[in-house]
Amino acid sequence: MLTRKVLQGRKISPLTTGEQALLEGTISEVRSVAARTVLVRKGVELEHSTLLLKGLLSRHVDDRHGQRQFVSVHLAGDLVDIHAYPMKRLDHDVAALSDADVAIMPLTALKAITEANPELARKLWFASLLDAAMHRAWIFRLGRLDAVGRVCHFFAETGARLFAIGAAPPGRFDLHMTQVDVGEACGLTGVHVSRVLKLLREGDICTFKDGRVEILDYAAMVRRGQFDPSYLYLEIPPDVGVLNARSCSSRSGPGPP
Amino acid sequence: MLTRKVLQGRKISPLTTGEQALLEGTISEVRSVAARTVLVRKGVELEHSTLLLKGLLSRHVDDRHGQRQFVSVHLAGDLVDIHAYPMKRLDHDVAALSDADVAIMPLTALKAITEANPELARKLWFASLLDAAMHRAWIFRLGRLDAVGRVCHFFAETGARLFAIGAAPPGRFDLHMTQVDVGEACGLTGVHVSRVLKLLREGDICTFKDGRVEILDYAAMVRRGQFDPSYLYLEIPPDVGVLNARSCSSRSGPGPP
DNA sequence: CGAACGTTTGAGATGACTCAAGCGTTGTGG
DNA sequence: CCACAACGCTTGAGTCATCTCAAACGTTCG
Repeated sequence: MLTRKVLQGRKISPLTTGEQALLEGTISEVRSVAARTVLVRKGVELEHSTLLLKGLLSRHVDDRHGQRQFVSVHLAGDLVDIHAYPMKRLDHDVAALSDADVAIMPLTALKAITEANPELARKLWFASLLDAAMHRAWIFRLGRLDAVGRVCHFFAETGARLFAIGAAPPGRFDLHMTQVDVGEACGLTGVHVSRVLKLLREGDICTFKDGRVEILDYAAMVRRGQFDPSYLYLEIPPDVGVLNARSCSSRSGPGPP
Repeated sequence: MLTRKVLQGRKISPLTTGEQALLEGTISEVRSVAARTVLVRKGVELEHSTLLLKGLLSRHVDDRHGQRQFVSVHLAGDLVDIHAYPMKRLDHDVAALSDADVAIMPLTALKAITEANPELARKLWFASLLDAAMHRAWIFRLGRLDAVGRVCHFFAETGARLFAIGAAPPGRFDLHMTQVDVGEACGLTGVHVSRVLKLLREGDICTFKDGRVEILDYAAMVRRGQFDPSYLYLEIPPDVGVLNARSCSSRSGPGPP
């Protein structure tokens, strides 16, 4: 069932099997894309939305000098650009971070099933609101956390999401990103990400090697990144208690300190 | 007509008068609130959404030390927390920046009219997606612009939105915020905002005094803030040409430079 | 008149950036 | 099969943007 992971693990509105079938019925094509492929370019008119089946996708905006800022990272089960349906054009690019499988859902088909089924429409709306909630968490991350806090917050969020869809145990997950990618998510240079990771390694908080994150001290990571997962609406948030706790000085201040 | 400004000036989906009437019919109460009042507190279960009729509202998250990060600023005509309808709880606070009038829309009434009217539901969804698009612009602002760029981007965005709802001519608008508030929107300290405003003043780009923004050189402001209004889906974007252009060095780099 | 508030300015500290060099792995073509 | 290019990561040295702390000023308001 290709739509199995849609909204999986979230507190509200799991899709019924009927709704999954409806959504799955809109899929016109399943496509495999190679890492670093651009799937959607900003401003181009779209005729379909995308459901990510496998792999890692990013959404990012480019600044005038070609530097990228990620505005989100998508995992299996994410309706990557469901907002293409009401919006028609995206204000950002979508690209594959790893090799990925995506399902194509024509907007006409989406229109048909949502008009016939207000409850499903409400759930898709909900999914897009989860996206907005994550955006707000990213704003907080960039506006109020220092470099170490940003990386902790990003890893904690991503780990919790992977856990929710059953793609990883708590405290360990694959993230096929380079340090430069992490920098583009956290508003940092690749060089500085390297230094941050060194600090996290030496503080026995977490490691990041070959795209694999190992969280050694989840409590410290949560505190350092001021991570409060309530915005993810998870059914079962990963428990702080499952990993050994250890205190860690907190750090934050006005402005990206 | 209390709902007159909802989605006003946007490229897609103006509300029909019938839809305006439907939406207006959900309003159970109009309330005046004083500046600095908190309207909604994070995590509290809600039974209604809010439509802002007059004034300025902020949504913000607090960090552990009580410092605030704005995640958005709302103007007249904004459905401030329409996502309360599918989401039930907010992940942030809502507060009045100025004296304001708000209309209360019970979720039960919203549920009734959206279930009976898929097209209206789609437009409310669209409104929430505009919010998400602004969130992405804020992520870009915080992640990729320096202090001057952030303030320029924030002023340019807010000016364009006020222009869209007919609340201000291009290049001049009231913004009842203090410098500290601007800092909380832009991830800066109040002290540094003061210095940034001095630079903008001395560069003849814009002034900000007693909550009034005067844009002297819109082209410079747009360039400095790398502001591209397409994400706002405005029917008529404020024209760069209406104000005298002047070149201005651009500034951006990886990380919040 | 004094308190509160928002703003301005200065001086010094510091976090993150830039530039640069070097290292290890991987992949590729001669 | 080796050599070399490409890539990602690490580390160092020096710079710069923004922060913190502090003091002072003007307005507003009680």
